[in-house]
Amino acid sequence: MRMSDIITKEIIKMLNDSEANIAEIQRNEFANLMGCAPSQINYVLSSRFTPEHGYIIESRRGGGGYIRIKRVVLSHSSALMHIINSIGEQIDAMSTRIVLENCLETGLIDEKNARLMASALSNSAMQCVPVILRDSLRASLLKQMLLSLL
Amino acid sequence: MRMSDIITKEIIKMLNDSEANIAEIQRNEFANLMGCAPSQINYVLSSRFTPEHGYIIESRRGGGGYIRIKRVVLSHSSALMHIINSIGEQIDAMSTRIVLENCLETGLIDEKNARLMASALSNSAMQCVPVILRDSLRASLLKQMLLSLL
DNA sequence: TATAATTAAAGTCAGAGAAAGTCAAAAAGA
DNA sequence: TCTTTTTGACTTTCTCTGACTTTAATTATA
Repeated sequence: MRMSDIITKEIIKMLNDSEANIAEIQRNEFANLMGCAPSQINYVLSSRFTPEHGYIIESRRGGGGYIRIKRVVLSHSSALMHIINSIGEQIDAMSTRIVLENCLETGLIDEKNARLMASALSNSAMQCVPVILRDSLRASLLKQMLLSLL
Repeated sequence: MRMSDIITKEIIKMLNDSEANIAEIQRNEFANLMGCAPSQINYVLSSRFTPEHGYIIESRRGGGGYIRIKRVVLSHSSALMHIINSIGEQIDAMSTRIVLENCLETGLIDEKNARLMASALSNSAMQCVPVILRDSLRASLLKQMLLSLL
């Protein structure tokens, strides 16, 4: 079995053992335990514990630093995933509004969140970005934000 | 736990115990109590009790000297406006994290919103935008989103 | 009393050390 | 071949300390 897979399994075991679906490690110590280079931990995290996979990573450098891996628990998420998957590489302002209204109606987000997201997705917030990039950016932002709700 | 975090907690405890949101210490005595070098107190104050974090520091040297830490309590919207105004034309990912953490600590946003905003402000959500534009975009998005909370 | 010396604080800063992040190149698999 | 994995050298961020500086109060002295 590959090192990456061993590390992945170990992290998932830690997550399963945790009440709160959180695994906290110290990179060097953990790498040592696993018998690999510290940077391989980064590789595993960035290839298998991404937001798309349903994980959130937090970390801190310096003395007493750490890496925290959170597993997102899916609940009303299949509807969200459906919406996320239906968003392509680009989306215009009009369609964005429809998506948000839809999420609002189905109770996936509340009004406050809708307003927050709409403000980030507005053309006025993207004024510094060339027009030609905006629909791609909007799609990316919208998907990332919806993912964070999972 | 890091020494800095222990000291931070102790100061916050003193602030909470105080009616007037003021904690007054004598540096050497306090450092001795905490078991650290006196200059570490300065480090903690300058890294975690800055005006950006919502604190004001006063001090006096010489015999009978002291350090006074005041916690500033602002109304919701004026605190938000203050933060929005403090954000320039550009902001990097690191400073963004501090702003969000600060908003979270002071109860201006909840964890869900913080995650939502963080996901939109992450470099990964901006991958389609040239690196050189990202800090401007981030500043613009952050300000728009905070404005939507007013 | 006015000034000088002493003592008692807090402030500054650079450097060492601890930890995570990045990236390109080599190695291994498919 | 082409993609994924693995590594290690280098970078960045954060923490902690100690030597030195500055300021204020107190005490001694002219």
